[in-house]
Amino acid sequence: MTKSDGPRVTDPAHRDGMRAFEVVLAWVESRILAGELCVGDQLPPERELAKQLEVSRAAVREAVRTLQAQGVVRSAVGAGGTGGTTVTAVPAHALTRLLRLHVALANFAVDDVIEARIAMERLSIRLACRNARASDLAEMRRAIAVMDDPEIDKSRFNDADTALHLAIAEAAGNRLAADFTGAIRESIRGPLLDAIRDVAGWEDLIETLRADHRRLYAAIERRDADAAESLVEDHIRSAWRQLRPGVPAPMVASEVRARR
Amino acid sequence: MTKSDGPRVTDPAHRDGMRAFEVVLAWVESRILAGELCVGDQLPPERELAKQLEVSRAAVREAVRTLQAQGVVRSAVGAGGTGGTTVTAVPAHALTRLLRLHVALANFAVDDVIEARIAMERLSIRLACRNARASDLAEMRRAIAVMDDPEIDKSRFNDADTALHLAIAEAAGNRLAADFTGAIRESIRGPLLDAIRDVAGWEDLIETLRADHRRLYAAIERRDADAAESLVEDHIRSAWRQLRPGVPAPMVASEVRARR
DNA sequence: GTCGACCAAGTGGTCTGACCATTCTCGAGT
DNA sequence: ACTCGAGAATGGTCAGACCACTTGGTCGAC
Repeated sequence: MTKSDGPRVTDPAHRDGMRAFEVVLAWVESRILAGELCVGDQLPPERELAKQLEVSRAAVREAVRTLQAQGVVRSAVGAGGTGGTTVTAVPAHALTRLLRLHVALANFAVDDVIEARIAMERLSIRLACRNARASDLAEMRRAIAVMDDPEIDKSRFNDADTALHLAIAEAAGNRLAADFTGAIRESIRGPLLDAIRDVAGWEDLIETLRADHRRLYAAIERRDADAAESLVEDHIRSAWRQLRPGVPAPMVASEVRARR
Repeated sequence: MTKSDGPRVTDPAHRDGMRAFEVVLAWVESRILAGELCVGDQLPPERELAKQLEVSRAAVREAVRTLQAQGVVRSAVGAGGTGGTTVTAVPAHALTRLLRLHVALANFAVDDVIEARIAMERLSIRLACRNARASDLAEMRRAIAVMDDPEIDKSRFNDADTALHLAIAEAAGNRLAADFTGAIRESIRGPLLDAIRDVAGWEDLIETLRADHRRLYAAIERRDADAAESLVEDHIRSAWRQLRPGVPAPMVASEVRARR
């Protein structure tokens, strides 16, 4: 073992136990928290950032991947303004992937996710009653019309159902609520489709859902937030109960707060 | 949005326009979604996975970083059972980082976050009324006792406040609601501390908060879900209104903002 | 002068091969 | 039977090279 006499001092100074990619991560995040990096700004080129922070380019890339997974940056090849790594703000995709994986890992129980979904959609629909504009209402009608197709298959019905609930969330004007609603919906898409495929009495269920949606839309159109809030909770809860007959939806099933 | 986001025509054909690290990502995620990879399982060693998927080890590492950012895996050096990359399920940290960064980027307006927080904590406290055990109640009392210290400073008071709300969320028994509540709370920690520092009439405010917390705890202890739900909404809303006197904090304040 | 083809530069994307640091395993020596 | 050290396995890091893509300019043909 000829311990070749390389200088190789390894300069452990600034990295207080931090891994190399964490140094880069800290650099970027501190600038974002401080407001020095805003949406639309560009990060330095990877080679330059590596030199500046005294880490390898691979470490920079690992940090960029982390930020990308959080929906904070976007990378594009090429020279000029379009190329490079830019700060963005697209948390919806990141949230969706995160929730979906953790639902699949059974870390989040589907019933718990449903409860959170109800809480979030009650907020969304209340806000939608206040804020929905004509174009938002049109979007909801479009989704409802798709579901009214008598020939529609289960998968397309579910997609249109998602589109309706998403349109409501968008109409609310609360980005966090909307993104979270979308992420929740996508995260349980697999289990939901499984349940729909196996459910007995699909024809009855689909008619119930159509009626629910019509009532939901009517409440929003007449800006009746209390009714809409109550309707959306009952809608989600009863649909899920029918889809999972073995699991009698927990929590406040007893209370029938029929406020109108 | 071009449809060919990652061209790669010249390589060994298997990757259908996918970047190398995406191949690894897809390999892992599909196995998780299929239930073949569960919490506690180990990924193959990086070198082996790279050979198996015909990508470089660097590509494998970038994918692992992505999964790590989502709280899906954990890496440890060393040989034997403890070393290697294991599937975990720690979404709280990932959720927190994600929310905090996007709040800092002004992608999620603080007022919107507060609304989502109210919706989530109403759910949590309702569940806590049903599920809280003696140890959970003790944890809440502990946080309240810390806040009762007449000498307490603002920062420590805020931390204890967070601990109380977190204890409630934990007592609910809904992991998603608890993790999301914690992430929300952490994401607005900075703005909150700023507001607390600048607020006029801190002595009055802190007494109001203490009284709120006592009422909150009493409602949980007597399992009065309806009262608790109402109290927690009023508590959060009134506190935030006092901290941001300029913003009347109605249901929604999410207006389109043109940044730069 | 105008337009198109081409080339140079700069960017992220990928690969190779090496070495380092940490941790476990197991066998030699006591 | 016990202890300790060498080796192996693993993630962490690095340097350097090349590829693919995009932009922006230059230069020639018309």
